[in-house]
Amino acid sequence: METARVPGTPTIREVAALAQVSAMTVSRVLRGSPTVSQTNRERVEAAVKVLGYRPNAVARSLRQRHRTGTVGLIVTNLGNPFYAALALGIEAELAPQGRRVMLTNTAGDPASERDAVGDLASRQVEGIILVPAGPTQAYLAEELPGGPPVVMVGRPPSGIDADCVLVDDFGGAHAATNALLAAGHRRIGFLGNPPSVYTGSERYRGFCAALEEAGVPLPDDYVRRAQQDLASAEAAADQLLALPEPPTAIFCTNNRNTIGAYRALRRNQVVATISGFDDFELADVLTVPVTVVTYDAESLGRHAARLLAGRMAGGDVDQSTLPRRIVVPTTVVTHAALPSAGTASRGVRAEA
Amino acid sequence: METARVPGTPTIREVAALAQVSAMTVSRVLRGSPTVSQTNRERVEAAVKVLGYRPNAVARSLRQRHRTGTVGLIVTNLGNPFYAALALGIEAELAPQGRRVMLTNTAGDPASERDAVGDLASRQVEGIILVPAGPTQAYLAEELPGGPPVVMVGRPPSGIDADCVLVDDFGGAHAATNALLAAGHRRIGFLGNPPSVYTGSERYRGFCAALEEAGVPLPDDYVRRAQQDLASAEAAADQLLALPEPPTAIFCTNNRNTIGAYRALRRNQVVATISGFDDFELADVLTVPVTVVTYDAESLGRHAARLLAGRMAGGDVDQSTLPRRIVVPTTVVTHAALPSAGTASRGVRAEA
DNA sequence: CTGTTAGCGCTTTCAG
DNA sequence: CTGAAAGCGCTAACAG
Repeated sequence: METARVPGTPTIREVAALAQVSAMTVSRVLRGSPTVSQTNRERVEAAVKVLGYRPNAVARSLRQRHRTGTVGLIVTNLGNPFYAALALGIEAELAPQGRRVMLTNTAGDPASERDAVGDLASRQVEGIILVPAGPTQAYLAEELPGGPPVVMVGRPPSGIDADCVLVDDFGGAHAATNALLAAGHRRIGFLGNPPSVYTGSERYRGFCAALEEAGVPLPDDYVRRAQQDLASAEAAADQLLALPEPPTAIFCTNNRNTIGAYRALRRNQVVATISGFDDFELADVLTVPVTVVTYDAESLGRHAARLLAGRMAGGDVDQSTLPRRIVVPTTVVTHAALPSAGTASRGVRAEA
Repeated sequence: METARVPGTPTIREVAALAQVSAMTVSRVLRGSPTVSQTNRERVEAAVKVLGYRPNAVARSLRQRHRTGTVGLIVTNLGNPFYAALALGIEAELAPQGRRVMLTNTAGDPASERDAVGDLASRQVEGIILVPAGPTQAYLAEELPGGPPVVMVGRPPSGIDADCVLVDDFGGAHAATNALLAAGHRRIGFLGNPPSVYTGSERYRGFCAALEEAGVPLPDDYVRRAQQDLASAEAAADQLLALPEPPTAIFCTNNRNTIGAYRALRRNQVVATISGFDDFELADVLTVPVTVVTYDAESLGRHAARLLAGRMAGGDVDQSTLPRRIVVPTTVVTHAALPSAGTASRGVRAEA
C-alpha cells in the first residue's frame, strides 16, 4: 500500500526521497531556513520542480496549531455595494499578509450569523470580521471561549467586548442636516430605519441635534420609518408628501430610502431636496437637488482588517488591551439639480 | 506535559475521557453514526456540552484527504456590482452544502490570479471558480496537475479544458441592436471594449450581425473603443457626437461605457438613445431613452457553483465528462426617457 | 456496538 | 548543518 498515491499530489517525503535528504531538510528549504547547505538546497529545489510539489497548507496548519492564515468575513448582504467595498478593502489588506478571506452572507439572519461563527471557528480561522445582523452578539462569549478575535463593523459590539470600526453616523447626519438648513430649508422630513438599528438611531440623533441647534421644529408626522427597500421607502415618502404642509427637504438614513424618496417625488411631480446617507451613481443628474453623506467603505474594511491583524497570532496588540474603536469620518456632497440654475459642478464637497 | 493544554480548546480525547468512552465513539457520535448505543451517545453529548468542544475541521480535512469543504473564488473586481452578485450567488449555492468560499480579488492582474490559484490549491480547496483576468489560462495545466476542478465565468477557457458559464453576449447585443432598429434608428454608433476582451468581441459581433441583417451600414468612424472607466467612455462618446453626421443611438458594451456615453450626451446637450449591456439603477429616470441588456449575475454564480459541485469530490459528474458550457440568457429592457410622452412604465421587457 | 492501531502531511524537538 | 522520533486532532481500517 506504500505506492498507492495519486501521481499529482506528491508529499514532502517523496521530495526528500528524490533529493536524497530527509523530510526535515525539505521542510527547511521550503520555509527558507538559512541552516541548509547550498548543495542540499539545490537538490531539494530541483526535486520540488521535477515532482511539481506543492506544500499542503492543511497539514502545516494542523501541526502549527491554528496558524491557518484564514480570516472569516460575515456580512448581511454582499449585494449591497457598501459591503462589497468593505470586502474589497479587507481582502486588499489581508492578501499581502498571506491571509485568505472566507466569505459568508447571512442575509440578515442572526441564526445564520451564529452558525457561521461556529463553522468558521471550527475551520480554525485566525479571526473574524463581523457585520452583525442581530441586536446582540452575546452568544460570541459562549461560542468562542479562547477562540478567534472578532472585529465588528458598522455598529458597536453589544453584549460582548470587541474592537470595532464605525461610521460617523451622528456627525454625518448632523452635517447633512446643517447643509439643508444652510440652504434655507425649515420644513425637513425624516425617512429612516427603525431606531432599533444602531445606524438608524445614530443618524436620527444627528438629524434631531442639528434641527434643535437651529431652533427648527420637527413635527411628529415629519418622521417616517421604512425598511431597506425601495417600495417601503416610496410609500413612506408618499405619506410625507401628502401632508397638508409637506416638507421641502427629506433626509433619508440610507441609500434605499434616498432613492425610494426620489422616486416618490418624481411620481408625484414634486420638487424637493433629497438628502441621505450613502452617495450613489447618477445622483448628480436627477431633477431635484441631492445632498448626500458619503464615506469610504473600502477604508472601513482596511481599518477592520488592521484591527484584527493586531489581535491575531503574531499581532502587535496585547490581548489585555481594551477594546479599540475607530470612527471613520464622513463627507457631505451636494449635487446640483439637473434643470436648476445653480452651480454646474458635479459635486461640492464639504468636510463633515 | 500531558495536561499543558489551553482550556478553551478541548480535543476529542478529552471528550472521550470525560464520557468514559474511546475517541472513536466520540467521533461516531459527532458524525451522527447510527452504530452508537443510546447510552454512549448521551454521555458523549453531555461531555461535549460540558467542555464546549468543537471539532477541528483542519484535522478532519487532513485525515479525510482533501475534503476541506472550501472553494476558491477569484474575481477581477469585487467593487463591480456584477461580481458582487456573482459571489452572492455562489455563496448562496455552496453554503447549504456546508462549503465555504475563499475570496480573492485580482484587480485584473494575471500574475495575481496565478498566485491565487497556487495558494488556493495549497490550501486544498475542492474547486475553484475563476473569472479570468488574462487572455489565457494555460498555466492551470501545469499549476494544477490532479488538482481541484476549475469553472470559468464570463469567458470561455483558453489554453485548457474547463466547464464554464457564459452570458449570451452575442444574442444580447443582437437583440438590443434590433430594438434600436425597430425604434427607427439607422445611424447607430458603437462604444465598446477592445476586441481582445472576449465579451467585447462577442458583443461587437452581435451588434454587427443585427445591422447587417437589417441592411444598415456601419461607417468605420461609428466604432469607438474605450476602457472600463467613465472618463475614457465619455471621451469616446464625445468623438461620436462630434461627427458631421452623429449617430442617433449609441450601443455600449458595458455599464461604464453606457453611463459615460450618457454623461457625454448630457454635457453636449444632445438627445440620442443610449443602449448597452448591464442594467443600472435610475436608468429609467434619465433624460434620454435607454435600452439595456440585462441578465441575472447571481444566477450566473449559482450555475457556476452547480457545475463545480458536479466535478468536486462526491459530485455526480464523471471526470471524463467533456467540458460543459452554460450560456445564461439576456433580456432587453427599454426605459422610457424622462420627458418623453411615451409609455410611462418603468421598463418594457422583451426576451432576447 | 466498541475499541485499537495506524497514519493523513507536516513540523517541533532534540540528538547528533 | 542534518536527521530520527514524535505527534498536531482526527478518522479509516480492522478486530473484537
